[in-house]
Amino acid sequence: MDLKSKMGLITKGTLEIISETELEEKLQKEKPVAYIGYEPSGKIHLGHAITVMKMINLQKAGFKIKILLADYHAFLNGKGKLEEIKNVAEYNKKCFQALGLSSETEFILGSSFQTKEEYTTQVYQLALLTTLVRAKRSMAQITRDAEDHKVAEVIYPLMQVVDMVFLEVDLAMGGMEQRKIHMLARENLPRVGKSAPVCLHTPLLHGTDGSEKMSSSKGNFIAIDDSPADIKKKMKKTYCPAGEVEGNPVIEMAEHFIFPFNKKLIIKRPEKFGGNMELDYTKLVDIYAQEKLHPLDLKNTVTDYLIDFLKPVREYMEK
RNA sequence: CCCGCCUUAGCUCAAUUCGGCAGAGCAUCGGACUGUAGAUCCGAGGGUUGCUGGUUCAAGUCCGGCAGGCGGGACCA
Repeated sequence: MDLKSKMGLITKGTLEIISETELEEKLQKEKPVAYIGYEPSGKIHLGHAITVMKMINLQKAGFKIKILLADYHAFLNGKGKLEEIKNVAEYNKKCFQALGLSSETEFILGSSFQTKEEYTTQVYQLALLTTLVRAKRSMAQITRDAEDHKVAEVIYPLMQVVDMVFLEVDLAMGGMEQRKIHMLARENLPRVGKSAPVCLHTPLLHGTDGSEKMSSSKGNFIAIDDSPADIKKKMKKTYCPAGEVEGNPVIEMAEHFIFPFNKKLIIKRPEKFGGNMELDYTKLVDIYAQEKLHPLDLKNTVTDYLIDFLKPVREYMEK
């Protein structure tokens, strides 16, 4: 694969890359490393899936993929007992594999290295040059609790920065909520004599309730191993205002989970409402904004595609 | 370590001076209305009142102990 098509594969569907020229340099390396960290979570949902699919593309573009199962981070974020979190991490690993990451993907449990002396020393070094305000600000979209702040909250981003050093990362990936921590890494790693990774951010998927972010704690998600019946039920309840494209979760689902695999979306619609249609993405957005496509027809169609898209995942999980 | 205040539904808070069946708003769920959802209207579920011991016919309410939160004080060679 040449550089240009690699860049195309990586750029598609990402909101920002910091920076593209640095990324091109990294692509010259033999086997550059891309990493993403996930706090183990009771359910892996479509929001996670967007980033996993991006990782698969990076894999195709020649990156070695490291997935951090960030058990200590989840622990520091008040998600429960460490032992329980580790169990969830095992389940999550299977979910990520089910989404299609190749067998070369490396899964690393945070606690397997995050208590080493060299690690801790680096966390302390960063602690010395990071202000409280900056550390807290970087956690604004990540922390579980908006009040009742614990010291854990400011340790979290520092550890994440040191993770990049220990995992020898060339590229750090995440949703846009990771941006501030990533910028902290880019600013501070050079100050302790380490090189900072390229940062790549994907858009956040809105929740089924229309809120800013799909997240397991808010119950506004569709899990990758939900049954077809559950998917239908959840899609029925999903926020979907007519004519509104911006922040519309159903449109976003089509964008991220249908169009990357299908040139055209086939809308099945009763004759009395105008009959079937074939649309590409720009056409869909256009026609929906003009209210020439009813939300229910869109929903029904996207639901069917989604069930189909998640079928292999479901089957893998049942094994 | 000491002192004071606080802890009631998932969340924010009520609960007559002085003990008498624990309520509301938001959220959730369900119906109505829309060819979806939302909004709106109607309805429902939801509680070991932080834990524990006591006083009393009767304790969210009074007394003791413990835990957690908040604020202050003290310590600072």
